[in-house]
Amino acid sequence: MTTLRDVARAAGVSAATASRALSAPDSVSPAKRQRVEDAVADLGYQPNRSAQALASGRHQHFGLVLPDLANPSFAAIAKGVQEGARRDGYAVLVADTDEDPRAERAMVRDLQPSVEGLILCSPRMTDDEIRECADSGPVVLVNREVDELASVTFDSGSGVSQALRHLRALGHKSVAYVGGPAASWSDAQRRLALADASDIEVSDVGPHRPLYQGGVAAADLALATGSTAILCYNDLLALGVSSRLRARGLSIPTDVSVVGFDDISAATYVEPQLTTVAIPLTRAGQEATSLLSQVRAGTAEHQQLRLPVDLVVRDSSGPAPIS
Amino acid sequence: MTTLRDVARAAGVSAATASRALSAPDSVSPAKRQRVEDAVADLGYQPNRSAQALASGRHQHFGLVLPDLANPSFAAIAKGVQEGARRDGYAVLVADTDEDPRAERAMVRDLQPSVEGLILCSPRMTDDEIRECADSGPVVLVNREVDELASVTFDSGSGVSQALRHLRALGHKSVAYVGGPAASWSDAQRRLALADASDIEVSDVGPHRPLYQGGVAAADLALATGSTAILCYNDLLALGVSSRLRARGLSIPTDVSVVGFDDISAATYVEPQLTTVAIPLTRAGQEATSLLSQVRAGTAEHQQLRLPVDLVVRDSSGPAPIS
DNA sequence: CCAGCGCATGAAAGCGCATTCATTTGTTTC
DNA sequence: GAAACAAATGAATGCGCTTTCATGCGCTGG
Repeated sequence: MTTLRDVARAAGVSAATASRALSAPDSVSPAKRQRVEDAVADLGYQPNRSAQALASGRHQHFGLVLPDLANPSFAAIAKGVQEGARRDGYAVLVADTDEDPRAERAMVRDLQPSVEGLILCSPRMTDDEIRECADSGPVVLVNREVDELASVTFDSGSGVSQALRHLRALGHKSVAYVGGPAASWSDAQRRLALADASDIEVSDVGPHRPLYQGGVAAADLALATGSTAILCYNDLLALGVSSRLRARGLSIPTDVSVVGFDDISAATYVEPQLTTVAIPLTRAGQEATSLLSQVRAGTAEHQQLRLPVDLVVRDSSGPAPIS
Repeated sequence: MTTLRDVARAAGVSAATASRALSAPDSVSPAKRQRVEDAVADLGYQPNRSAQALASGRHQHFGLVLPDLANPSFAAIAKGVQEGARRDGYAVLVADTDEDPRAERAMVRDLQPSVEGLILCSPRMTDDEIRECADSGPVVLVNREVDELASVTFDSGSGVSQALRHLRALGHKSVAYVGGPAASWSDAQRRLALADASDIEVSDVGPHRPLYQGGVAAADLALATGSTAILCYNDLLALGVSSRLRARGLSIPTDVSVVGFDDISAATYVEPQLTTVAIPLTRAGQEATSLLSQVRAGTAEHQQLRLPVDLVVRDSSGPAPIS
């Protein structure tokens, strides 16, 4: 293993100069800088990250904690984080909690000492737990707001009202809401927005795992409310709902309209294609990394970014049936 | 920040003993071990990973390089790697190459110095490049074989022949193969197996990006071959093919049978549900981490694990149309 | 009863790098 | 032309930990 000393010796300079030539090129004379660069190339020198980290206190690692990598929504966010981090010269440590709040807390604890900052994606922890996490290192939240903490969220309120206005315009007078995980902040946000709805009756079908199977299970409950439209916490649920409804012989959107949230790619694979509130998942991941950099730098301590969302009308929503 | 010295002082022992109490408890007297543990708890001591890594040469990090996190097949593998690594006490650095072989090589180079081992998932690099990577650190391949290197793969041959036998039994005499990325090893494997098929005619529709849109594009080509069945490199392609075919007014499986590979969850979201060769993706991720541990330990230097696959018959395959 | 052994322990030596500090060299100003 | 200053450099220090190495201790066995 070749070390910086080897490089320095080969270049005929001190280790200090070699170090500077690599990390702050402008502070070294062009001639020596060149010699160092040549030596690096010759010897195939690779800096030892651990040593860099120890000496400088920076290891160029971000941590990302999310509930489920196999969930396309989170995968999209992870991809964005990935891209953003790479752009800023960071590597990303990923931890999948499997939707378990306890595992979440543990993983944060594990990860925190070995990263410069943490991105908590849709954390299921309590606000207090999250504040604890934020006390022991820079933290950015995605899809969750806790006061005083930096976060990237989506304008759920607007999403809900866009969806509702759309359904209302189609003549629907009642809508069932198929909720997501009980511990989900964004689910709470959506419920809040739903409570504001005045010109349409809303029935709540309760919390569900944000997965296809959850939707299959929720469909019958939603139908039993007598609503002519079903709004779902996310697309996976909406897909499950649609599927079950069709299996029961109903036609979508003729008998029932279904609207999802997220706009994952599977929303267009299915028949009928899903009307859904599109959420800039990947962008959120990117924004989260920039925010994290800023939080580390001390600027933008508790900036709360709220990204816009847009209803994408496809084939799963249509005029209310004439009753 | 509390250091090991602080702990040692609080416990009334030397730093060496404190270190041993934590990393090799059996080599320390029970009394002192207890004092150290108490001190750790009291002070909320968190070891500095960088320092541990530098001193010991082990940083407890694995690297995972894959083509696309947003692709559910890779996400499933990532999830498995995640689980396996966690079980072994490792954290995972994830890098998404966006299907770009050049980025892949660069990311490997970046990652390698800061991890104890690398898992290369479906690498698009050449064999020689992969061998280079393996020269500079422990490497395990997933979904790719390179001689002498440890790998976890799937029995594509069996998968293809199961699919073919199934189609043959349904009376199909010709099948079109919609291929995956040109640089994909598993695609090559499937082609090899297809070449062996004697009792059914195979037309090759060429390489495609392993995504839904690729399938949409490939559908017309596949249909033009006059085949009554279409076998796809993966489910995403199969989904795209189905969708396009149905849009063109064909009925699946009445007019054409479609079979995929992987068994991602979306395969069951769609109508008709996809017949596909199920591949133990998540398990492969887990196996890869254990293999990596073994490679590091020197045992199982170049073990090549080949996981079994199983045809899952659903609704997208049926009897050949009577012509 | 003492040589000899093993075990628990502490002192100390780095791991490879970044960074501070003092020094030298080259440049500017009056 | 000398004084004052800036830029470039190297020696040395230490980041927090693991790991030899040497020491002292309580044992066992002859």
